[in-house]
Formats: sequence, structure tokens, C-alpha cells
Amino acid sequence: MPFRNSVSGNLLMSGYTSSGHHRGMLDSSVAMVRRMAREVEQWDHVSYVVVLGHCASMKDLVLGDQVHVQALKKRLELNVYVGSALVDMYGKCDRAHDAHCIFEVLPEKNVVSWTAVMNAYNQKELFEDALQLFLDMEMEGVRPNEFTYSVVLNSCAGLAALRNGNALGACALKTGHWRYLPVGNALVNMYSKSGSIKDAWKIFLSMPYRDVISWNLIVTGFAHHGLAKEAMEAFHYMLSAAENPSYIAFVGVLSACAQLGLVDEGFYYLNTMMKEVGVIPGNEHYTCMVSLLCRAGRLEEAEKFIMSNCISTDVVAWRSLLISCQVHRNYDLGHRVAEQILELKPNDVGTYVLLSNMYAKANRWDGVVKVRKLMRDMGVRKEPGVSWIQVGSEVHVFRAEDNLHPQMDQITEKLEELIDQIKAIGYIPNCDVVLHDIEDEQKEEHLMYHSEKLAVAFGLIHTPKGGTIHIMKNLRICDDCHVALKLISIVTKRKIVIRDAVRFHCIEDGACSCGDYW
DNA sequence: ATAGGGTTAG
Repeated sequence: MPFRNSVSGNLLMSGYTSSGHHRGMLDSSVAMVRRMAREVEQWDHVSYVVVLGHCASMKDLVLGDQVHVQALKKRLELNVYVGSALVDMYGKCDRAHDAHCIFEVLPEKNVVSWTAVMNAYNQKELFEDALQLFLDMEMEGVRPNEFTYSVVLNSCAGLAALRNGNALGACALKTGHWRYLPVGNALVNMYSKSGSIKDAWKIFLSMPYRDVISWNLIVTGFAHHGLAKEAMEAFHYMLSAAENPSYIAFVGVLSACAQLGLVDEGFYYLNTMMKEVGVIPGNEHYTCMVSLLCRAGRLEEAEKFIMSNCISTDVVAWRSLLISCQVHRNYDLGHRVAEQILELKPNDVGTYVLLSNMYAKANRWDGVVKVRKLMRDMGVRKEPGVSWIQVGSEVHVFRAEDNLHPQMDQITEKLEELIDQIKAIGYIPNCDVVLHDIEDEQKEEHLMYHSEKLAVAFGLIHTPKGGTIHIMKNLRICDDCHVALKLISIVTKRKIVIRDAVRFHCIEDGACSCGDYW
């Protein structure tokens, strides 16, 4: 999943058993509906729970709604079992709001009801709300069990809320819930997505059992952190543990190779996958190969690779090439690729922004204006850049040129001080990316107020000396911020971990783990 | 008898 999820504001902090009279109920939904109409008079609350479980696993909202109506007629919707099953069904059918409404009116809520509604929010990527529900549940005195832990750890992973995740991890350790495989996996996932790959690895090693998901998580975790060697080692460790190498693990290894431009290794794994392991490569793998070739500067080969590997209709693969055209300043190919993408997906915001940035880099201001007009005509708007940082039990959110934060004066002052300090050791604002925010006016100070710079300044004020600063961002970090953050890591002697839309940048002593290519 | 949980490219 791309790390695009954002946060909203300052908060925080079945199956069917074929026994008895249920036999044969699940032949098909149509048959079910008919049968329901015939037999519904005889249903008790257990029947409802079983049928709703079926609707949930089949994501059959049509049937689910009908069962709901019948349950209302019989006044069974307030039964804690039926109610929880309804919450779960609506959650799984992507109707978090309905799930929450049913949950709200339940007179008796147990840990299952709470877990089901939290899960419904996770499904919708409303991780902040899910986490808040967990806190509410604790206030009500309902004790979490292993199911709850794995769900709420997932919310933390989605928010990259390391502090909450850590606290929950400590509880899971104390209560022993961490021994359950899904909880262990959720912990590995949470640490990895929150920027603490070392802790993810620690948990992974201490897990009493591992399954293919544990292995996939650790391989892709290393990959996201740009630790290609470790990803490959984990992959081979996986093989030696007699775990079948999976489709997903290969995605991890290939993306690790792509990040470091290890062309030979990448092709070696692609061949191994097809010829020795018998896993059929999919779009994900081919896209990794495209970015691998791009990373090595072999753009024309990358283009040929897309055309000859059945992914010529895959926007992600083309966009990977487009980004690379911008990085390598190959504007002719870039234009061709942008046209290609817009033919496939005329409203693709990212493509317009990249195109405009390419024009800006080439000082083609006429082109920039043209793209802006085109965007307006097409009615596409750039997604605003948002960065956030967790300090204490609160998440603080910054938008580019945000002046909404109550401590904005102090933050600006700190930032100006930092900019002066890094200018003294060679920082020159990089105007290429002034138009990163294409909707905005072309003012110099835009660079200075990119959301990640604000978040770092805030982090420096509010975290203990020498502590690592963890920042999350919904878009990819821009060139100028990347340079600035590297220099800030020198003058402040701080480690800065920033997770952007696609990967982690671990910045320390003036160097970044991405090797300045992303 | 009956309800709830984990992984995938950019």
C-alpha cells in the first residue's frame, strides 16, 4: 500500500458451520434469499449470527441488508451477538457509518462489538477514529483481547503512530497476547510502518511461530527502509526455514533491488521466481523491474520493458518511468510518457504535477502555465502536502504554509534559525521545486514552509535533545526539503526519519538511506 | 450452538 493516508487533526491521542438446521443455507445468495423468505419465521438469533457471518465473508451487502431488516422486525438487533455480527457485516461491506450506528445503539457492548467497529474504521482507513474507539473502550473498562490488539495495532501502523503502537506493544507483551501469530505479525507491521525496522526485527526474531505473512512483512519492511541487503538476507533466511517463497516476498526483494539499482540481482530474482520457484510474476514485479532500470538510468530500456511485458496499460509502471525522467532530466521521453499516462487516465493529478515540475526544471515557464490551465480545465487539483509528527500523546499536523498551528510563531522562528544555520554550511534553496505546489503563487518562501520543514522544526522544539525525529508525509518529499533535512541533521546532531508516500528516508549525519535517489 | 484479527510495486 502506498503510504498516502493522512490524518485529520489533533487527536489522541465465518464462517458457516454445517450443522443442524443451518445446513445447506449457503448454496448461493439467491437461493438464500428465497429460503430466508420461507424459513425466516423459524430463525432464532443463532441463525441470524450464522447468516450475517456468511454475508460478511462474501461481502454480500444485498443479502445483509435484508437480514438486517428481518432482524429489526424480530427485535433481535439489540442482542449483543446479532448486533456484533451486524457491525462486522457492515464493516466488511465497507459501510463503516452503518456499522457505527448499530454499534452506538447496542445496549450491551462487549469486546467483540468494539473490535468489530474498530475494524470497520480500519477498513475505511479511518485509523485515527479506530484508535480513538480503542481509548473509549478502555475508558468503559472493557479489556482488549488478542483480536483487539491485532486490530488496533493495525490502526497504529496506518497512522505510523509509533508512540501508541509502542505502548500497545508493551501491553501485548505483558499480557502474553503477543504470542498469537496475528498479534506478532501486527507488531512487526506496526514497527516497520512506523519507521522502527530494528524493533520489527526484534519482534520477528522473538516470535514463537512464524508464517508466510511474518516473512513477507519482514522482507518488505527491510525493502521499505532501503535495506536491500537485509531484505535479501531475510528472503534467503525464509527459504532456509522451508517457507515457500511467496509472490509478496518477491515483490519485497525486487523493490529492494530497485531502490539500490542492483540490476543484475533484480534480474536474477525475476528469473529464479519464474523458472525455479514457479511463481508467475505480476504487475508489482514488473513495476519493480521498471524502476530498477530507471534507477540505473536505463530509461529507454525501461520503456521497452513496459511495452513488452503486458504492463503497457499499468499507470503505476508508467508513472515510475515518468518520475525517473524528471530525476534524470530526460524531458523528451518524459513528455511522451506523460501523454501515454493521460491517455490511460486523463485525470491523473500526479502526472500533471510531474509534468509541470519538469517544465519548471527546464525553465519552460510557458509550459508550466499551459499545464496549470489544463489542470484547471480538467478540474483536477493537486492533493495538498501534509506532514505530521507525534509528540507526547498528540499528533500535530502541518500543511504547506500552514498558519493554523497555535505555536506557529515559535515554529517559524525556529525554522528561520535553522535555515540560517544550514545556509552557513552551504544550503542554497532549490527553486526547481517551487512549483511543487502548483496551485500556489510562485513565491520564494514557499520552499521554506513545506510541511515537512515545519514538522521538523516543531519536532526539534518538542523532543528531547539527541532524540530521533519521526515525521510522516502523504506525498513524496521534494528535492529541496531532502537537502535541507540532511543539513539540519548535521547542525542539530539529530537523526530524522521521514516516511513519505513510498518509502522511509533515514537521515543521519548529512546522509540519507535512500542514497539521494527516490 | 451463535460474533471479531495479519502481508503486495509507485
